[in-house]
Amino acid sequence: MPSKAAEDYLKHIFLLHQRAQEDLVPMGDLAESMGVVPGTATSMVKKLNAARLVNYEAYSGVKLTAKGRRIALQVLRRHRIIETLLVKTFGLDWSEVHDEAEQLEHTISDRLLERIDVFLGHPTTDPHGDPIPSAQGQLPKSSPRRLSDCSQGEKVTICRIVDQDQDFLRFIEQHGLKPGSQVQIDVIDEAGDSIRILPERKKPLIMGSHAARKLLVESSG
Amino acid sequence: MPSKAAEDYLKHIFLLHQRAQEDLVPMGDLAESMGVVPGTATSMVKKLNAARLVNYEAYSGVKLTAKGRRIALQVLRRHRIIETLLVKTFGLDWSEVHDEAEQLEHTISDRLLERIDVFLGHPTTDPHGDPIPSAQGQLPKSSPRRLSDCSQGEKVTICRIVDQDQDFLRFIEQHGLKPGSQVQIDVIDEAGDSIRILPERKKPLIMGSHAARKLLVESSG
DNA sequence: GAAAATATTTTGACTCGTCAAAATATAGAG
DNA sequence: CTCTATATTTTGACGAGTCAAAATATTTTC
Repeated sequence: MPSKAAEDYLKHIFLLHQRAQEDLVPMGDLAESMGVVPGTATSMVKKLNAARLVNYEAYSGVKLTAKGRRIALQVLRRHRIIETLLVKTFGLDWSEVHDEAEQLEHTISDRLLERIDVFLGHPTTDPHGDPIPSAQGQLPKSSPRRLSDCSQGEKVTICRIVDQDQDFLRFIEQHGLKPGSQVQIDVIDEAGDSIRILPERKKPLIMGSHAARKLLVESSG
Repeated sequence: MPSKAAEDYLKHIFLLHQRAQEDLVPMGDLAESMGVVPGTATSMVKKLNAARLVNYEAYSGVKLTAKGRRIALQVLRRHRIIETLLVKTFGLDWSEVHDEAEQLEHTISDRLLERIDVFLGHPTTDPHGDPIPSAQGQLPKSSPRRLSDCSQGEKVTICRIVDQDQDFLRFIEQHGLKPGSQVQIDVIDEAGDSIRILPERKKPLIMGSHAARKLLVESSG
């Protein structure tokens, strides 16, 4: 039974690995993601390594073992089901549920979680569009692209926001964007490092390419 | 901001005080209720005392300050609203939600709690029949008696089960009893220290007077 | 009212997760 | 290939909450 903190490290390692496509997650990235000082990450990872939840190579990085991955996916499942509950059932705003879910994901029992899952009708994605792993730890596959990789004129559907930063979420939301929103790529300004998009029935907006990397999209129709 | 543990101590002090009707709660009772060794309770209570959440007299006991009481009632509110949610909305059994709520009561934000309260339609009692303090910390008054204090032949309605012990709750439930159940006092056996009651449409059951003290009732009709 | 039983507090130690800062390893620039 | 910059690990410390066991206070019993 890993502690809450251990669960959290496993989850962060999983997500960083997924985002970066690198085999090993560097300690620095993990520490930053966890909001701790690097030394703290090292000492925790050494414990996880001793518990055979990760494979850790000093000075190169860390990756999950099969067992660690299983736990990470369970935590992710909790997190995303809880977020769905908070938004769908209790009407909280999808841009503000992350921190709450972060806490609850380590508190709710398996028994209750499955009841909530039933109550929600076995949702497959959370309010950010992120896929919910199954109870058996299967992660539905999808192949979205970054908004920043799209070409001018393309019409796409936003499917995920790959960032939990409050300010960014608020920015996105204030422009009426959410998973499912259709947008057209209006102008790509290479020199200005920005992209202009046209949401349906909303004002056009311009964002930097760095921000555009955080929006995952699929071709619409 | 008291820690989770501190909140828990305050809640236990409140409940013990309420049940025992004594001015001061003895350290031993508190330690037992919290499931810790007596020395642990002492050291925690000293911290609470320093934070002016309790008044602590060495070797005699502890009681809540106004501030401590306010927090205790908030925690109790959380606890009971959460229990109500788990039973009413997610269909968990009312005899098994206590431990889960015990965890969640320290995890859920005020914001979410109020949303849940609205979702549930501002309930005034939890599934055990315990009153839910208002958001302002007002505890609805009621004047129930103990089942053990009733007289033979009386017809009463169970309104509260004053005990969170798993086995006792299961025992009660297996006989089809819950808050709202009507029962008639069949036989009071002074010598045998037991009481025999007749639930509606159920088999009669016999319980010791000690158990009967844990059931609070009101005269029916 | 003294001795025995019980309750409470004190002391010292432990685990967990953390930080600050020193030590060390690796990567990059010239 | 060496020197500097950056990343990582080590070390020593801390606060929270706990326990075990010794010390002390209170209550009960005779």
